[in-house]
Amino acid sequence: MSEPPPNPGGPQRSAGRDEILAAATDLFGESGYDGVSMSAIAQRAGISKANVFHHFGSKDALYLEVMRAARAYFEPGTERLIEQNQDFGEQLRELIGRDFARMREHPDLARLILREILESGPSRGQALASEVFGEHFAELTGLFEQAQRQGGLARDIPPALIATLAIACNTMLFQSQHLLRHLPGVDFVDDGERYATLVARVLLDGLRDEQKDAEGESDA
Amino acid sequence: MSEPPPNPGGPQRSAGRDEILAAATDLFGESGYDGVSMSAIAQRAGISKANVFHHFGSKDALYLEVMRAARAYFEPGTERLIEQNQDFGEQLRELIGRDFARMREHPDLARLILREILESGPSRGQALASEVFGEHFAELTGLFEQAQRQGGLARDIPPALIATLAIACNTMLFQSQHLLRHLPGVDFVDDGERYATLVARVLLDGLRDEQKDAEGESDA
DNA sequence: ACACTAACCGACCGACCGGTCAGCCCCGAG
DNA sequence: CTCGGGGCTGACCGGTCGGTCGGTTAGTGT
Repeated sequence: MSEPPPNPGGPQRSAGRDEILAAATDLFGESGYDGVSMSAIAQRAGISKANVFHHFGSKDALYLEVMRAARAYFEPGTERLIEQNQDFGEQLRELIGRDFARMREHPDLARLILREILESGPSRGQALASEVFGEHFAELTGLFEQAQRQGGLARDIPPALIATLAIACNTMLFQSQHLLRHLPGVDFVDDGERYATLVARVLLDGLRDEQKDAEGESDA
Repeated sequence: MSEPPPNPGGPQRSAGRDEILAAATDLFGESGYDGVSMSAIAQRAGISKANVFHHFGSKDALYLEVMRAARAYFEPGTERLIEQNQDFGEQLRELIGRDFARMREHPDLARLILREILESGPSRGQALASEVFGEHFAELTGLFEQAQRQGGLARDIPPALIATLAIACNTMLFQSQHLLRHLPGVDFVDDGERYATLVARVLLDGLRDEQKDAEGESDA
């Protein structure tokens, strides 16, 4: 009952490692490790199941390879814009906007990593922290620490908490976008720009009404 | 949905049923839908697998029942404290603190729901929104809307976004606590009180340093 | 005593899982 | 030309999955 690969419109080139990797990334991202069979990956890649085992020794090895690629994609320098002397608020807004846009651009990879975080127990969490996310997180933390030292940022809030919150907002919005979209009053899911602006504004200046809570300063 | 097999139509309760439900809740919470077999549930409940199918027609039906129970647990009035005339900041702090504490108190239930959110596609998301989370979310949104109308809360931020952020911070921290714990500078994971206080403070007053506050930043 | 029924069980089924294996095809080296 | 080896395949394996089946036990109304 095996159908020959019709591959309509697709190039007839030889199916190789990369195609397997791409197919696996798609499927793992959609349905998670347990939700995807090696047969499904092979079928998506247009090759035989045995061939998948030929290139990657086992399902775990393939999954690990996919994760490595995903991590490599999300890792590269995110915070280059910090060096610039622009307003910190603008930096934060752009940082949030970029991160969110990247997630929406590669939803499979994002979900892959999110799932890994959710499903990781105490032991796995430590490995993830030190090997995958540590660098990125430290970079972010350092950024906020620097902003604190330069002034303009409240000093009694741990930089790590700021980084966590910034990531959390993006992650959560992306993660539950299909749910949020149908919730009453939610109209910011599809407008990344507006969302980033609002979140940055909340994080910077808080929710409190400035007009009422007059502490003796005037706004622009 | 039709139920051709011996239909447990009415609310028939038995010790067996409850034990199955408890076992299923534990296991599903730990390992997710695909990660748990009906045999495992039966074994945990101390009965035969066939008996599980006798009480719940299928694995999906059992999972759905577990989800219903989980939802019922997380739903009950969270925002009773709103009526009180205490400071809104204090209300927010307590709300965040309570929600987080409840998550840590029943991690399996929390992970169950979190996973459901993550794994839900566009179609499932709509069902979840309308049937499970809609009520709770609307309650939260209404709370913030009221606070806005009473003054003390910036009016140009959608209440739904505030609700999303409040939930997002808690959810994310809980979800990735095992990872965060090992990240540099993270010392607020295990101290729910301190965490809630800090987050409420950020949400209310923002990150900006009040002493400096002025928008004219100077390069050093 | 009987009939009826829900709760419960051991054994079993087909489907599918991850993984293996012997061998085919193709191509470059000798 | 032969030869060998890697990409690739269909057939197959043991095991587990969700789910079914025939039958037993316990309780209850008559």
